[in-house]
Amino acid sequence: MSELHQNKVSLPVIKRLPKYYRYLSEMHQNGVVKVSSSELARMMGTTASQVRQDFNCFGGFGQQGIGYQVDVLLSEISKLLFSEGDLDTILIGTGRLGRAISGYLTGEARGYRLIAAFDKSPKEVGQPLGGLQIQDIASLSDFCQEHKPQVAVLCIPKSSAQELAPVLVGLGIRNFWNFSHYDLSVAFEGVTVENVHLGDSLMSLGYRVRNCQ
Amino acid sequence: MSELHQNKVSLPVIKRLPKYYRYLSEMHQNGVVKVSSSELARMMGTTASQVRQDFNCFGGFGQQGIGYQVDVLLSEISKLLFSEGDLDTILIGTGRLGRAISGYLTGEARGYRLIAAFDKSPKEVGQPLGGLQIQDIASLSDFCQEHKPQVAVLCIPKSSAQELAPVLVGLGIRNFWNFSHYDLSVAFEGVTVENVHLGDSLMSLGYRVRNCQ
DNA sequence: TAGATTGTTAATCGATTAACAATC
DNA sequence: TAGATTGTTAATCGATTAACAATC
Repeated sequence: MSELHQNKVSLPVIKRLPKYYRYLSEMHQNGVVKVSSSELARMMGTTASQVRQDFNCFGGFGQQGIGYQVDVLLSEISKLLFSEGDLDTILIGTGRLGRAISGYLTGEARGYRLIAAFDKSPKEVGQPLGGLQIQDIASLSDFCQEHKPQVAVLCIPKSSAQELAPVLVGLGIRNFWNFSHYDLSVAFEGVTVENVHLGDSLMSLGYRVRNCQ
Repeated sequence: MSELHQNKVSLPVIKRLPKYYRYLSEMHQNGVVKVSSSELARMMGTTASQVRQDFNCFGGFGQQGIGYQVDVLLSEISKLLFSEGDLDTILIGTGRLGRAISGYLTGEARGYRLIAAFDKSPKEVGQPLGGLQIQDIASLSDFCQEHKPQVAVLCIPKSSAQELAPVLVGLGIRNFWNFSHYDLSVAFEGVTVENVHLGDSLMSLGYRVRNCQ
C-alpha cells in the first residue's frame, strides 16, 4: 500500500515532517538501516502512535512485524518535501536579517532557488548579494511578470509589508515566507504563509520565563 | 475581578499573547479607546469566543455590556509579557544570523538585555558587536558564574549546540531561544525552549506549496 | 509457529466554538 | 429599562493516544 492517499493532511502533521526528515537524515548518515516507530518516537520525544499515525497520512511506509527501512522513509519524506524541483524565490528586503536569510537560502536550504533580491534603499540597490545583484523594488513588477517567482521572502518592516503585500499578490505570488510583523493571512484568502515572527517568538519565551511555565 | 488567576495557561494561549499585544499597541497608537471581543476577533482573524476565553485565563480585563478598554488590556498584557525588568541574555554564535539577531535584541526587542556575545572563531573574538565585544567561548563558564544570565540565544550549528547545551544547562541557564537545529527540549527536562527552526519552517512551507495546501 | 511491529479503528484528551446568564 | 457585551459553562471539534487485528 505504498501509493499516496494524502487527501488533506493536517497542519500539525505537516509541521512535524521536517523533524522526521532531520532525524532520519542523521540516522541514514550514521548507517542505521531499520527503525521502529517506538525507537523513532523515543529519540524524538514523541509517541509511537503518533509516528505511525503521521506516516499513515501518506500511505504505508513500513513493514508489519519488521519496522521501517530508514532509506525508504527518508526518500518518501524527501519526495513530499522537495519533489518537483526547486521553487523560484525572491527576497524582499536586504537588511541584516534579509542578508542572513539569503545566505541560508542559497547555502543550506534545499528545495528553493533564490532568483532575485529587492530593496528600496538606493544604498542597497546594485550591491552584490550571494551571486545576485540587489534590484530596486521599483523593478519588482517587471521582474515578476517575466520570471513568475513562486515564493516571496519578506524581510521588511510591517509598514512596507502592508504596502507591498497587495502588489505581490496582484503579481500572482501566492506563497510567502514572512518575517515581517504584518499578518498576511488575515488580509488575504487563498495565500500560503509561513510566518517567522521573531518578536512574537521572543515575547512568548519571555512570558514563560517570567511566569515559570 | 481584576486579580490574576493564571494557574496554568496553555501554550496555544501563550503563543497568541504577542499577537494581541501587537494589535492592541497599534490601536492604542491610533487613539482607539475601546474595543469589543468581536471587533478584535474580526481584525485578527479569529473568533470573539477565543478572545474572551484567552483574556479570562488571566482574569477579567473587560466590562460587561461595554467591552474592553484598549489601554487597560494593553497594560495588563504588557505586565504579563514584560514584568519584572529585562532578562539578562547572552548570545552564542556571531555569524550572519547571530549578528542579525543581536541587532534585533538590542534594537527592537523589549524585555531583554544582551549582556554578552560569544563565538569560538578567533576571527570573531574581540570584534565589536552592538556595543559589546565578542568573547571567546572559552570564557563562557567564568562569565556565567559571575553574571548569571537567564537566557541564552543559540545561533550556532547543530553539532556545536549539542556540545554546548549540557555546559549551559550545567551553568544554570534554563531558558533558550534556540535557532540551532538541535532539539534541546528532547534532551533536557525542566528547560524552557523557544525554537526558531528556520529549516523546518522553510520545509513545511515547501510541502504546502508543492502539495497545494 | 511465535514474536514483533505495523496499519487502523476506537477512546481520550484538550482546544475551540457556541450558548447563555450576569451585568454594565 | 432595553441593548450590548462580558465572563463562564456547555457542546463540538480535532488531535493525540491507546488498543488491537493484520501480517511479516
